[in-house]
Amino acid sequence: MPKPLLIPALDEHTAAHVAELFRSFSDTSRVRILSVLTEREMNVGTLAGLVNISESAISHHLRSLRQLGVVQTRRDGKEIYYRVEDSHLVAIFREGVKHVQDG
Amino acid sequence: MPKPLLIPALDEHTAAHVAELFRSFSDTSRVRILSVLTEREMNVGTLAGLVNISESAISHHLRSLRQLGVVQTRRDGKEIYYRVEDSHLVAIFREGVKHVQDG
DNA sequence: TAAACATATGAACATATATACATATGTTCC
DNA sequence: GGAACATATGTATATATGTTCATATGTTTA
Repeated sequence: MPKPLLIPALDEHTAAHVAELFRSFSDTSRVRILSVLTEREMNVGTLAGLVNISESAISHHLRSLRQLGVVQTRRDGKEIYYRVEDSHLVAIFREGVKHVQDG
Repeated sequence: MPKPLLIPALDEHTAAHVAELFRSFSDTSRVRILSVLTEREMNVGTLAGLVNISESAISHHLRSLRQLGVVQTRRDGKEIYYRVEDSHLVAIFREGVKHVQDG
C-alpha cells in the first residue's frame, strides 16, 4: 500500500494525550527530578536536596507526575518513595537526554 | 563500578535543554503538526488545513520549532516546505505516540 | 510594476504553569 | 495523647505560552 499523499494529522484526542505526556518532561525541575527517579526510587526530602528546589515545589511536581501515571509511590514509615516504573517511559526520557548530550 | 547511592540530578544546563526539547512536543497543535512532518514534508497552508488552526498559528509554531532545530525548511516558489530531518527526533516523537496508543 | 498569493511578524489578550508561603494531613516514637 | 518529622494541599503571584488580528515581507504571474 503506497503512502497517501495527504497524511492526516493525528486525531485531536490522541494528540492531546501525547502532548500531556511530553509536557511532563518539559520543565527543567521535572527533568532533574526524573533524571533521578529513572535511575532509582527516592523520597521527597532527599530529592529536594538533589534538585535544589523547595520540598513543596517537588511535591507539586510529583503530584502531577503521579496523576499522569509517570511515577509510582511506596511508603516506608514517614517517607514516601517515588519511582518511574514504566520502562518505555524511562527509555523515552533517556533518549531525550541522550539527544541533547550527543549535541 | 557500583551505582552510587545518591544519583546526582542532571545538571541544570543540560536539564534545561532536555526540557526545551520535550516542550516542543508538549502542545496538542504542535503534536498534530509534527505527526505530519515526521511522515513527510508539508507547506504551511496545507498543514493549516490538516491541523485545523489558522495559518498564523501554524507559522508561529513552526518558527519556534525551526529555532529549536526540530524542523528544516525548503522553499519552492511561493511555498515553504517544512520537515523533520533528524531521525533520532522522529524516533522519540513516535515512541511517545506509540506509548499513548498502546495504552 | 501591480495584483494575487504564501508566509512571517508584532502586539495584545487570555490561559496555563511553576513556585513560595502557610497550613493541613499522616506517621512515628516518647 | 503529644511532639517531631515527612509530605500534601490551598492560595496567591509572577511568568510563560498559545492564539488571534492586523500588518509586513517575499514570490510569482499578468
